Amino acid sequence: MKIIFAGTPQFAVAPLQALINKGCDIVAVVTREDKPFGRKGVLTPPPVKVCALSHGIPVYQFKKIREHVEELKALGADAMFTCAYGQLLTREVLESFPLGVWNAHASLLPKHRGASPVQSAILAGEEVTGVTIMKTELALDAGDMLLVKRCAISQGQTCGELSEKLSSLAAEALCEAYDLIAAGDTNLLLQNEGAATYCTKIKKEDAKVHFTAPASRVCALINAMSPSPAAYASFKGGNVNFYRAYIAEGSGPAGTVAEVTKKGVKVFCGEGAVLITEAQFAGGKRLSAADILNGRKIAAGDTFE
RNA sequence: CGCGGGGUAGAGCAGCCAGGCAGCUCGUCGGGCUCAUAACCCGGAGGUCGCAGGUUCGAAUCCUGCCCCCGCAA
Repeated sequence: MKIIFAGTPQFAVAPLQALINKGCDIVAVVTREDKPFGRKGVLTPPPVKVCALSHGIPVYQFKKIREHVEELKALGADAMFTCAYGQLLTREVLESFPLGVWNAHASLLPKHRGASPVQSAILAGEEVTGVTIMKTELALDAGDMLLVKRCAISQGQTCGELSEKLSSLAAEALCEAYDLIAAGDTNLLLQNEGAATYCTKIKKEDAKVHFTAPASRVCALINAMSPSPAAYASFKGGNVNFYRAYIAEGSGPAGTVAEVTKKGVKVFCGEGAVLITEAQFAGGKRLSAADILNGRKIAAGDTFE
């Protein structure tokens, strides 16, 4: 079975690598265009492109994939596998492959359909999430499901860490899916439309911490936004980014620092408190709780807004 | 030339504005106390103050150029 792999960010690299290692016949990789990145605006290729090129696989970077249907068809693939590709597909694209288009989505569908499923699952306070392989339909992440792999979300686990885990799960899942599809053994399960939830792309503004919210919510926000775009709060005229938090005991005025120890910075919330264990000040590097304590960056009684 | 913060002992920082002995917390090493400890007490080691030049009797500090790191914005 010949396939095309479409994906863009780091999350899609492990899946691509796994399919390559498995010996799948990948005739082409489709990914987004290089984008300027960082302070200097250096044009940077997507991680998937780098991986594909290092294995000598032809790479296509369509500005709009729907305008390149003929090129896709000409590649002669039986199916297309997508994983965090970043563009919506049209009917013409879906109909370009005899065995269809299959997507790996980082949630337990029908929950958390959309652009930021991993963040969304942590934000929602889920204890379990996973990866779903589904046949792509025109509606967003609504296709019938081929297989699911689950994974627990632990206390204090950040989006970055969870993404890594889900990325390797997606790799396993796509490999299994490859075999099933090649064998024509595709028993699909319909999604329960009534239970569907959606998430949108995350903006920096969404990552602002409001300590007046309950501790569980503050904690989920901090971990969900870590490492990017990073939850933040205003502090002494500047902003501070937070990268990891746990629920803590205690109550007091929301936004006020209860204590600073080598274990973390304890901040009161609207309800309960959170223990923040990693933070970064504007212009500085990311610091552990012990370093924050040593440098006396934050003291008991300080307030965040 | 998008805006801004920063580079001082292994780590995190203060000192710079207003030039005059290199300082704080942690770690580390040695000793002591303790049933015991991430606790406490005593002592020690560890610095081209990012690089280069300039001003000065004297520069971490003031001036000029360069390198590197980071936050925001894209």
